[in-house]
Amino acid sequence: MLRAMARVSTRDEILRVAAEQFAHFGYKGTSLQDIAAEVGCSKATLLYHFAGKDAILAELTAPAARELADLVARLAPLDDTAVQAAAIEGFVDLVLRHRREAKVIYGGIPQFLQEPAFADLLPLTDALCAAFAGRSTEPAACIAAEVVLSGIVTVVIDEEREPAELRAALVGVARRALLTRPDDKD
Amino acid sequence: MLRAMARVSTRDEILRVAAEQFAHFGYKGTSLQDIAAEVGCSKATLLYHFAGKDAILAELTAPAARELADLVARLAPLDDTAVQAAAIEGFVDLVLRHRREAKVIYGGIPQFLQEPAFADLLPLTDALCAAFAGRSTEPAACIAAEVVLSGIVTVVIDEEREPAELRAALVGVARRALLTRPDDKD
DNA sequence: CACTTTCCTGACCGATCGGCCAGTCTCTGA
DNA sequence: TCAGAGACTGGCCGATCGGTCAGGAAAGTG
Repeated sequence: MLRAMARVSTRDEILRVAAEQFAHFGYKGTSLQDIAAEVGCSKATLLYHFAGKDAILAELTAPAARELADLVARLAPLDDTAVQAAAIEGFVDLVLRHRREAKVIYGGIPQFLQEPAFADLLPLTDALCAAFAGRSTEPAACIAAEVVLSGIVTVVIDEEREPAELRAALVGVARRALLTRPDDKD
Repeated sequence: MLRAMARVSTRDEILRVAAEQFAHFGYKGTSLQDIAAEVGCSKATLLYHFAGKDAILAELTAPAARELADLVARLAPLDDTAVQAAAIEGFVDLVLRHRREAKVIYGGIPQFLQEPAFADLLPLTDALCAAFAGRSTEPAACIAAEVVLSGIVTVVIDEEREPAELRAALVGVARRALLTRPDDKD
């Protein structure tokens, strides 16, 4: 589709298109032929630049996964009251920065867990979920955290509103949903 | 896996197993062989009972889709203030009744939309989303509704807590998240 | 000019996909 | 007893999957 205009490399184009397709149709639902057709190159070209389909996925999700690990690490030293607000804003920003990748990662977790490349992703989302819950172990708080976490990721992919508005709305709904003390004020 | 014990018919077993697999690995990620192996029958048996893989999916999701249509119809005559609470409780109950099917339907919407069997599903979820938002057209309210809607469906599939506790937690987080007036009290 | 490297491709491979069909069971009613 | 119906299966089909390979076009480099 896109002629190589000497600006964007074919490799980057493959990653961009693959992110779109994976987010839209799922990892299994996207074939190498589909990606190649959209990029405008041969299927063999994909496998020249990448070791395989899973390598595309791995390289695609690496930056977002790294930022997620950074966020979780940054959240760790905070106390139980401050961690929730920091987690919300940090995660919303992270997801807005990597809309497609987030959808791919979160939507495919049950299947990707078996692969060692994504084995370290589950404890990260667990830690983030705990931060959302304010480190509470109450079932209600945990469930609320899971709802917000998955809801944000699922919604953000096909929202075409401007990021600022989207960010404000997401942070708002997350704050409200995770409010365990009814007497807190903004 | 399950010998036909004259109690459950092979046909029902196929539907049950297919629901599990589709919810876990996705529609594309589940092959007829996978389902047949788990059921303990031949792949040809699946195609004896059903016209094709898509027919299994259609029959699988039909009851939940019908109940969703019923819920939306029941919500229609309510006024803007009552519709939100009714939508929350009605949808949580619906999803708890059809955990796997809900995940299959909601998770596969972008891909299923092209098929006519699921074409009438999008307006239903849109209507439900509007009900969640209290029929408000404000972006923040719409986004919050989407987050709650998708979050509930995504979470409920792999939660093994007892339904009563889960229901209370889900209704609670939904109420909080969709609260547009900050001075409302429970 | 020749030589190397980079980028890319068509042709091909084995495996698996969804689906089809002829035929084999078992059970039932006349 | 036997004909028919329902349930089920092995074997096969064409298409598509992810992946391999030998080689060509283009661009430096000496």
